Amino acid sequence: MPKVSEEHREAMRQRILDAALACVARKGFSAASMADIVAEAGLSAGAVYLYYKGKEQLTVDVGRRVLEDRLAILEVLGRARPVPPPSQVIPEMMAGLPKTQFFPGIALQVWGEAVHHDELAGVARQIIGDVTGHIAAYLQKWLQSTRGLDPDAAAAEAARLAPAVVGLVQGYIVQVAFAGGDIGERYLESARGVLERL
Amino acid sequence: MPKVSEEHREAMRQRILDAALACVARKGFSAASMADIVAEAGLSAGAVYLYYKGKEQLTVDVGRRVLEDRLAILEVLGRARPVPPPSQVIPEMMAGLPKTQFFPGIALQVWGEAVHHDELAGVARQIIGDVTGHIAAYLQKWLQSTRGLDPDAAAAEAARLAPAVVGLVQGYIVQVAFAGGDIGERYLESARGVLERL
DNA sequence: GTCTATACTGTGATAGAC
DNA sequence: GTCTATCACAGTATAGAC
Repeated sequence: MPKVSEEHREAMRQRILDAALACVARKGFSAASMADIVAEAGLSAGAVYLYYKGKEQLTVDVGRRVLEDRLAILEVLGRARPVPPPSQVIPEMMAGLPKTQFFPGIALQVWGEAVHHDELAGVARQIIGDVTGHIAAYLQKWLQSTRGLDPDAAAAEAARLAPAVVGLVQGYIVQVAFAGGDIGERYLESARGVLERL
Repeated sequence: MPKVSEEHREAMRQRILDAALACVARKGFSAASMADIVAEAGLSAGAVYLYYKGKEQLTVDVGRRVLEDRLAILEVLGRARPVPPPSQVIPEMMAGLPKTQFFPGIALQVWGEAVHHDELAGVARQIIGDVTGHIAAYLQKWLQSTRGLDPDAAAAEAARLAPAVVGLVQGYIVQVAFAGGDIGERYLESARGVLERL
């Protein structure tokens, strides 16, 4: 088994994917041409096709990566003891979002693309489900520790609240993408206001 | 002044815009070709250019219309007396959204397009601001009537809470677009859970 | 004055010759 | 691995039919 070749292959795919991500972030999915990507990657036209079958595959991988990156910030949840309240941990999580590459404009673009792209839509559905599940798990812990609910009751209440909490995060993404700048802090403060009553 | 011509002109623009909306909803902004739109409208290529200067102008108009349609549902707010609580009126408003044409997938696509389209981004910003303002005005009324806050205090609190409430609605749009079906009711119930503590 | 049919021009993705 | 030709198709303009 040709080891070098395999590593090289993976490295090249990464490099191409990075380039594609940058181009899409700058110009959008359809306006980003293979020529742009190729130039950004510092390769020549034909080379790309050795590693990616075509633009379609590249599109899906870019979308998948953007969406999956969102999962990374979920680590914040449930780390600290005692379990911190949602009004602290959720805004913290949102504040961490824009730090990741090219966020949040690109996430909106991926959503838009996914609407008419079945494979991406599947990925989006799955990620949203994952995020909701993680948030629900955190909420359950919090409800148990601060309200003394028994596990079942806490789980039920957590499952009820989780989708809206995720929605709050999605709203943040939308608003930051357009209003930018000062809205970020205003929104976080607003989210705190809503969450601290939970 | 040729009256017929003017009416005709407006009717044709509507017809073309409807066709474009349908095509965009089906295939997305970039995949919807002028040929598609022309066919959907039952016209021939050249005719369109008598009414729309080009695809760019059509794109902007489609986006503007989709986003402006969102304003219509704000009527629910402030209709009833006594002022109903957010946990009732906000979900009611969200439930009304999917009834409007092609919603919500197309809204997501417009957002995605607007990210790299300055004029559309401006429209999006403005609509979000409008919606936030209306929600804040409603919240102020509600806070005054149920908490006996003085107008200034109520206005401040309303302004603080409004962005997150709008975010809740945007989250609904995202989740319904992908998960579809049953998520709608679950989300509304979830939003009620969050809002009823306000 | 409106619309149809069709032709023009640029650009993009891709494949195949170096 | 690169460079360049090909081929399809998009947006647009125009020439004439009703």
